[in-house]
Amino acid sequence: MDGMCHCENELSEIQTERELYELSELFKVLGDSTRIKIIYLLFENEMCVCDIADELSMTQSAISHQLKALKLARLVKCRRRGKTILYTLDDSHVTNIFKLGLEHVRGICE
Amino acid sequence: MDGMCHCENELSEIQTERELYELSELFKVLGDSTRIKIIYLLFENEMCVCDIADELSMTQSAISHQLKALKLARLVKCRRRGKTILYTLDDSHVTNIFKLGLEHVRGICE
DNA sequence: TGAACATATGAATACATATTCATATATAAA
DNA sequence: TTTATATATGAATATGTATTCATATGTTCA
Repeated sequence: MDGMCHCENELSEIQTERELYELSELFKVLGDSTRIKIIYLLFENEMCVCDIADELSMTQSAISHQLKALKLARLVKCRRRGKTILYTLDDSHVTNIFKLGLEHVRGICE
Repeated sequence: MDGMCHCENELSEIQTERELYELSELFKVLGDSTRIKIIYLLFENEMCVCDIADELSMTQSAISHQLKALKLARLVKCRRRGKTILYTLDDSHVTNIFKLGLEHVRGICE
């Protein structure tokens, strides 16, 4: 064992329609440019809502709504520090899915 | 070299906003339960439009529209055989992204 | 307690999109 | 060529959703 994740999900193991539905819901959350930008920002830093809003030149409310969607999908998590709430990525899947998506978009590794 | 893909996409390499936008567009295409079901069917077989429609109990037109979206995103490709047109998955990224998404949905490998 | 600041949230609106319907295109067989 | 079959497609509709606006909640500090 080397500490890395070695889950082997065979696609044949998929049983339920529900599982496919939840998969599509996950990608739906990733399928918005504002949320993708937020995730990208969080790769680099733990950030509070207003800093994300500033960085993306969007309102605090819009960002807060999107963070809620990301949190519901367990893509980000948050902790309070005083008045501000700091957001980070939730787990490593986010990074890996993001990277694989990039490979596809860039059309490399065919 | 062992024939596997070893692309190392460092996230810091992302330069353009355009790249992030295209990434979100990719996930948007994956973020629909009909299209996810189509992709799932294509893991197992090369299939024609009407068979996919039958399998999902949907109209030929609806499936054709969704296949067009999948094709535009280079997630599926097709070839003609007589009157029918057979669809398959385009590249291996689809499988890997799908698997990683499943891991996340299942909440394992944390 | 009250003021200031940070974030969350419900409702409304504006925009995007999945499906349907009708029809066009393309191939094969008679 | 005509008919039958398979797929694609444009327009319309119905549904979903991102953002905005107004406001509520929660925290800190005076």
